Amino acid sequence: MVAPSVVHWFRLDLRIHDNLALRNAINEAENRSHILRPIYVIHPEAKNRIGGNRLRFLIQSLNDLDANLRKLNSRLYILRGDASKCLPKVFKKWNVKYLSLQVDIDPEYIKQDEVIEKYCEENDIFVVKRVQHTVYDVHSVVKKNNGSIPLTYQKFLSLVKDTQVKEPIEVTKVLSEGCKPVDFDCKDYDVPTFSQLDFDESSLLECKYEGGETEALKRLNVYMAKKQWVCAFEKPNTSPNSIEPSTTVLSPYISHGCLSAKLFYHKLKQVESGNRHSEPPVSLMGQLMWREFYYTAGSGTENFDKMVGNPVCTQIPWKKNDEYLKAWAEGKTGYPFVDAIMRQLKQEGWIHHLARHMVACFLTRGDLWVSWEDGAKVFEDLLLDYDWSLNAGNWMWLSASAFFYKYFRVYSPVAFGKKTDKEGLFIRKYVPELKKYPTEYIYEPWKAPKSVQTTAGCVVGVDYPKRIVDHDKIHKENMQKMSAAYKLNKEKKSLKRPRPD
DNA sequence: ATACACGTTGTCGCA
DNA sequence: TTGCGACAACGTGTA
Repeated sequence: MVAPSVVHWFRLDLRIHDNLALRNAINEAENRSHILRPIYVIHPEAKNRIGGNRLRFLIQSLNDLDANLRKLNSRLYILRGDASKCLPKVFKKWNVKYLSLQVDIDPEYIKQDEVIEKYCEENDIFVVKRVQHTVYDVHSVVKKNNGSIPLTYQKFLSLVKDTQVKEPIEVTKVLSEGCKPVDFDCKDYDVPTFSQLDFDESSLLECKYEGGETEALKRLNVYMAKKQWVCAFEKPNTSPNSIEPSTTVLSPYISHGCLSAKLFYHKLKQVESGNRHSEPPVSLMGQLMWREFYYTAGSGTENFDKMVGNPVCTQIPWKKNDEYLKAWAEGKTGYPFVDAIMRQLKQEGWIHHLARHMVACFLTRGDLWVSWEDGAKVFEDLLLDYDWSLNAGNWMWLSASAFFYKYFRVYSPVAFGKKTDKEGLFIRKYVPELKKYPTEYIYEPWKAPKSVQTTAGCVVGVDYPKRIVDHDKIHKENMQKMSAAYKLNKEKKSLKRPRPD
């Protein structure tokens, strides 16, 4: 008979600190002298399901997690396969009695959880789930709002105003030898290398943001030490096109769970305490609350990542256009600011929030009239900080499909970037073919006389694409389409909910 | 009951 | 240079 085991299943909680579910598993193993197996399941198709930069970030995070677990006399056991199929097998093989995991709300995880929990119930495995990916228990926020999701940020804030946020916990206990299995040193469970995943690492550029808890805490501490900067932080006043990020870039660490949102919350409270500071929605705390807002909305809404069947999403007749979508995704729209942002995204896996506004508006209601769902899929592939709720929620916001309705506020691909980068340095970096353009034409190269284009070594239509649409004209037409869609939507709503007499 | 103010982050033209 | 209103708006809280 194999000795009984306790499993902690890591998913979007790739950290030791403030990981209650992990601590529960450790305590259970210690108290009952069971074997402890912290696991992570990699799908064999991982490299086809997530973009290269994010795969690299994930592998780095797993390696760091393994190293941190080893400091506690444990390790990470990597399993390969489809979780709902491979977990029952290893649970049997390892004689698992106890499973701990974090509550995740991405439907992919929810679906897996149902299968696993059913198996556990039938096989007498005790399951412990902990809310620790968000500051608040988003399900109880919805309950507090009588079962419906808050549709405005202010409403959300009022719902959580009086909720106490528990202090983050530390996990420092070093495990007894008795909790290690005989196959502790088995290489089969090691974090895979890129080649083991059939992934060609040389296709990636230099790594700008290294994954892992260690790096996350380092970055958190660097920014929290700048007290004045934190207290003065106002998101709308940060630049989307600075050469180095004007914001913290903690998002990839929070989305992978390398950094606890709750720890970030308490660190911010500490820094703000006793000082005059900015407030939500624009403050750093406000940014964290936006995440909570979208998590709440995502957890309480059916088909949140789709337009059809999504009760909060205005139905808009977007047009399928793979040519437009491809040009946008590859940074070949002929609008240098848009292209620079999309190329930065592809190369580095992170772009500023306002840059996301610019390109999301451009793809959808602003210029190309392509569905936000198509854009969201591209972001899912390319963003290091991809997060199911935030991605869908922000795309709906920018396409004026939900939460935001002032669709006549259209970002200009020419004017918007100039506010914070007159010289176009950002464009020159990420669209190097335009590097030598005079400042006068850097945002609008098609306006440059032929002789100027030739001198700059980049002829529009030859060395750099002609602009895909005429923004000045098309955005007006699109506004009319938005207006028509809103009108239809309103009519449908009044039909569904007739006034009671 | 109904009206009204207000909301993270637009742009342009005009005074 | 800066400030303001117009431009195709909806959900929510308050009066």
